[in-house]
Amino acid sequence: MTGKPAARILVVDDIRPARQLLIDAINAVISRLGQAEATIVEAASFTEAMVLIDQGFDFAFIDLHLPDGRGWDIIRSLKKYPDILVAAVTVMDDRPSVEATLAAGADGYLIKDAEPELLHFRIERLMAGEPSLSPAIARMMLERFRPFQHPDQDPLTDREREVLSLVGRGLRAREVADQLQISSHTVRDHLKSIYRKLDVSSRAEVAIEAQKRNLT
Amino acid sequence: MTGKPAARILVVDDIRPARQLLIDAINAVISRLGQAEATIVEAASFTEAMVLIDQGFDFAFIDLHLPDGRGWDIIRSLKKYPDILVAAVTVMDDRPSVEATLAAGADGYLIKDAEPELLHFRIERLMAGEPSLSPAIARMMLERFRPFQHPDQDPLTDREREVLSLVGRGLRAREVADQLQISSHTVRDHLKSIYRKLDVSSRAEVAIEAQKRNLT
DNA sequence: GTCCATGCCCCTCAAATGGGGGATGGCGCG
DNA sequence: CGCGCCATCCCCCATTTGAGGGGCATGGAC
Repeated sequence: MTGKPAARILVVDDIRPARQLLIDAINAVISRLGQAEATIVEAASFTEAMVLIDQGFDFAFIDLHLPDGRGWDIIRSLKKYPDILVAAVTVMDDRPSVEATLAAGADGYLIKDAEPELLHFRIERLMAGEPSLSPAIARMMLERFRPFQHPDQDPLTDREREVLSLVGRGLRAREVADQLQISSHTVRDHLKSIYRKLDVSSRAEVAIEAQKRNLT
Repeated sequence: MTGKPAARILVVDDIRPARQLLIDAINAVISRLGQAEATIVEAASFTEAMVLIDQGFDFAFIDLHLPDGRGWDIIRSLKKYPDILVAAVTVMDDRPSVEATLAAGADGYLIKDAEPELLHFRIERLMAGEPSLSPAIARMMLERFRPFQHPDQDPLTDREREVLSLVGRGLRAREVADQLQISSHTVRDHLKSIYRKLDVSSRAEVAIEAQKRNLT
């Protein structure tokens, strides 16, 4: 049965067997979903991929580690078409790689798992139109939403955190003072402690720290 | 077969049928996973839930909209035990609710779907130990990682964006001037334009805007 | 051509800020 | 009981910043 028109799918990986593995997985998912035949286009390098950008793909699976370029640059280029769903496929799970990839607009981040079933599952979710992150990556994302919390090692006092939060919203000393019902001198004293403890020396840097700690 | 020891599960919802629906769904998942019997504890209000916090639960499903309190405060309290997995269960999908819930430490955000299968599925993922977000919520999260991009409607000039980026890193006027090889006066002129266009009036606010735009 | 936005430069002035100092109470801990 | 930490308040001073003013060259839009 043909549920949908044939999908155009781009697969980028410089390692031939890895590429084949991905393609097999995609085909398995397609047959499981009972979709029409899909057109799978392969690219074995960054440059090969970049010339294919404008071919009107519906899905793309991009290996991040390519010898001649960075996978997330491909993702960014592909995502100028908003309707395409793009997933990174990689062994890398370090935070910088993940953040760069998601910033590039990826809809999925698939860890190359030992068990193909897990990969199949994630591919299936993506092709069903859902964002699809491997659990470890999803956990990493969730952390970004949680307020910074290492009370054990956080040198700031409660009051200082309070001040940090307000200054981090863009309030000036006077306004913070009004908000907390204390003197503006005191606010600036707390600020001084914060500067010293966080090793910064300007409002802008404080605002950045506040963001990092999700003290919005 | 008993895969694991009996799990302790907390279910909070003020509407009786909704609670029952959730419990049925959880039971369905448990039997599907072939786990041991689970102990499900119900709470019909915020206050009821709060007295149960320390009972050593393994999972919790919390309705966000309670007459006598906010669900995410329950979540925050529960998450002082790091091993518990907590999901919000709600019809609300507005950004503030989502952000507050994730900031409180939720591991899941389940939209009360019309189709029970979808809810079952999300519950199953959570009980398998994975973060579990309804697709619409996951999409919302992903957006937060993408750089601000409305170049068409972004009033800032290239130069201003450049200045915004550097000031957003915490540099002061003089340092930005050195970096860009222009006068510090000029930097402050650009800053003035930025203030006007973005409707802000301090370094801290500029830093915040820079973060929003991911001009890191 | 005029007009206007942009990028660049300069000046001034009041307010805010960053970096010192010192001082008072309260609170916990050895 | 001191001692340290915290929170609060105060003063001083150099620098930075926010907010005005004015000018000039360029390059595209009209």
